[in-house]
Amino acid sequence: MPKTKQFDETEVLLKAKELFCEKGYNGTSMDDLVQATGLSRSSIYDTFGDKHGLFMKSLNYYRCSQQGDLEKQCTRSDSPKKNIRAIFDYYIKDILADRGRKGCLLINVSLELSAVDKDVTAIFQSNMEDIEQVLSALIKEGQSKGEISKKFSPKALSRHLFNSLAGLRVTGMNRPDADALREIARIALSILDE
Amino acid sequence: MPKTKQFDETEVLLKAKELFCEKGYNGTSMDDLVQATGLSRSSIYDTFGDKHGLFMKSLNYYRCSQQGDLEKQCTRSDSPKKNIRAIFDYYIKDILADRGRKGCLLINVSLELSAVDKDVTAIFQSNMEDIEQVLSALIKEGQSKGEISKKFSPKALSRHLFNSLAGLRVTGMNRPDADALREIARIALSILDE
DNA sequence: TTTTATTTGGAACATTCGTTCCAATATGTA
DNA sequence: TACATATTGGAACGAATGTTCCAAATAAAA
Repeated sequence: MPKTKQFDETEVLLKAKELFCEKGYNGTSMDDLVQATGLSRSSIYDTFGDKHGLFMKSLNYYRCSQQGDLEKQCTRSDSPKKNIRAIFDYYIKDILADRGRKGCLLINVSLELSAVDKDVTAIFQSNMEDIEQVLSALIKEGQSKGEISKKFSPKALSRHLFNSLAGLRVTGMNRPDADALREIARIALSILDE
Repeated sequence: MPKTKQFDETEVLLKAKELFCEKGYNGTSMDDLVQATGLSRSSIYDTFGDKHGLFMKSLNYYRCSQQGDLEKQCTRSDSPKKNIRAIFDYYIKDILADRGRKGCLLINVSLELSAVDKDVTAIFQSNMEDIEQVLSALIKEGQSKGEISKKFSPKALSRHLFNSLAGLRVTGMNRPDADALREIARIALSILDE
């Protein structure tokens, strides 16, 4: 009996994510969102509740797709170390492809809002832990295979690698220089050798 | 003849910096600034032009004081390597002292505005270059003294270290765990050892 | 004390903000 | 085709935004 939704919710979340990424949460107006998504205020409010609801949903969507992309890099090779390198390559590729300098939504809004929005902080933290977990598993495997140095614990190394990835976002957004980013990654990863 | 200014411009810039840091550029209203600084709209507009003018001035002020703090750490010891460690210790202390999770104004607003405000990007870039320069000089000196490995160039190492510092801000704001941050620093700095 | 230049407080401005509301529209079923 | 139901577009809301303006207050110089 009912009229069905005329739009794809996922597409809307993607558009919203791009806007929030480019202009920040407070810099993005409901009018921007209406224009970019092409649908009306009513539809947005009816579907997502309010601006913050739409924001959180697009943030969660982004987080999941990022996590998916990450895990895809873990199966590229039998070598854990090569897979870690693949993760770094993927991130750098992503940063360099971002010509509009929009950056990573998770990092952007975590810095914009961490003092005032605990929901955002919580999502960032769990995302950070997930990534560190993935890295830690790869490191543990690499250490037992003997291709990664046992000088530091998997946990410590995974934290260092996540830290480097986060740094690359910040650095890369402000200086999108392929050679510089690759060299930073090479040095950060050289810890795994020996 | 004229009535003299009734307030200290530096104090106002400091207050403004704290607000912009906590709530971001777009999240900070002129009303917030009026309340926090205690002076009137007229005085602010007369002294700084407009919101963006006040913002840029407080950003520049912050950048200079940060640069000063950094250089102070470079003279603590005769050992370049120890001075680099001092820089990292200083940064981590700063991050842990930041209970309100306000973060670093330069990083925060560079991520919030880099897609829309080229002035901010320019300041961040020159700040990044300055810091890398300081680090590079210390590394070069350390290498010639034989206390820092020559495996990587000073430029590459300085970029890696800056990248780690930037990462620490992001990581530390979301997980202000002293042990975790210190261990990340220890690993990032272990590159300098043979 | 008087003069003079400047700052100051607060009212007022037009815009934009997020949100609400309702009539009109459009769809799947009977 | 006609009914029932959910979506849709757009007007409208009050509150908050950045900014302007001017009269009143103030401090240094005469």
